[in-house]
Amino acid sequence: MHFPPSENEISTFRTTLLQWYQNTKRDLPWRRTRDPYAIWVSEVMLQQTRVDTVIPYYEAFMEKYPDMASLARSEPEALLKSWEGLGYYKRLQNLKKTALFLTETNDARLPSDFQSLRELPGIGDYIAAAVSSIAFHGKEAVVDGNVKRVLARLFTDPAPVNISSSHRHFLRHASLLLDPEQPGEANQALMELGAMVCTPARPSCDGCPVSFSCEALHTDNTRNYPVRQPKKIIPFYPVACAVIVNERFDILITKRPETGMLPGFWEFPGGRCEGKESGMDACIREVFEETGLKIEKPEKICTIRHAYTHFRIEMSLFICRITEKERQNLKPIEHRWIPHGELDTLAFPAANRKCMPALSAWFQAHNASP
DNA sequence: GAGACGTGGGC
DNA sequence: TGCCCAAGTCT
Repeated sequence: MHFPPSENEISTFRTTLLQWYQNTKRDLPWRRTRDPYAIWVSEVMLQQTRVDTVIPYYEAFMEKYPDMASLARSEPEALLKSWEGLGYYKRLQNLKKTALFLTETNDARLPSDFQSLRELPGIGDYIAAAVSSIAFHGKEAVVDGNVKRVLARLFTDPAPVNISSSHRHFLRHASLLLDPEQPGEANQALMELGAMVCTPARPSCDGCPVSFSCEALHTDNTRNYPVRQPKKIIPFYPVACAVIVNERFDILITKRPETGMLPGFWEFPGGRCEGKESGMDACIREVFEETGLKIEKPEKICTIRHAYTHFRIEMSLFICRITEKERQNLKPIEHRWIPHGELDTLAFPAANRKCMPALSAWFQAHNASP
């Protein structure tokens, strides 16, 4: 399809895509409801997150927080635990913030129009368009990663899909193709096509319902679209953390601030190695800086690698015993001493979770009761 | 507008 | 193993 497509091309495309979607769409939990709240929750979870990852979180979340009011009165620790492992935790804070605001001001209901939705915390162009079109028949086109990839191939569009300045460009194209009679279905159809057929690597063009419209396929060019701007290399940091254990084999955990990365998570104290500092030295220094405790003879029990969005780490975990006397030096920080058997009841970052097997093994080897 | 912000699956 | 990436939003 060349841009701009003719009225005929648009009409045929809409009809064909919609029919394909109605016949082949996946049976996903959030497609079994018309509840705007449920659709909103699903869209927030689906940001930058795969459908297969989201499904179990969504099911459990809707069980525990079935409506706006239950979310608004949620306990912070339980709420965070329900999101543990999903990532991008600011979106959870915004979800609750919006639930509280709407409970106060709008009888715990989402507004139905794009503009009102767009002004709420955590709701950007994509979610405002998705919720308004799917739950309220609003006529705004969604533009997500799937849609940009499909459009880039349909029109052999050179606009890089991973830079913000391309967004308005793709939005114009998506709006042109959106079927105004069934905007919610049309939006989901285009995303479903991207997710199931027009995939990033090895798209299934043989099974594509709209291959007749695809300029990239016609020019044997699908592998060259979408165009992406090369991404920058991300830094690598060695990190050391400490599992500090008392005589009863309880573990000292500290809480991260509610702002910044991994807000509100529990963690094992520690931090980055400075310069050419060894893991053990960094462990001792970081623990002292964060907690005021002087630890001795930290024993390394595992090393794991983890990739965050904008840096990677290699984390070494050290175990060390601490005397009752030294424990008096603990700074007034938010902390807990917990039995190692209770680690699963609290929210920890994935990097810490990766160390849990080695930790369990250590406790078992030392005959510690859970 | 570029960078911050997580994670796990696929290849 | 390491890199790519997935239903984005905020600053």
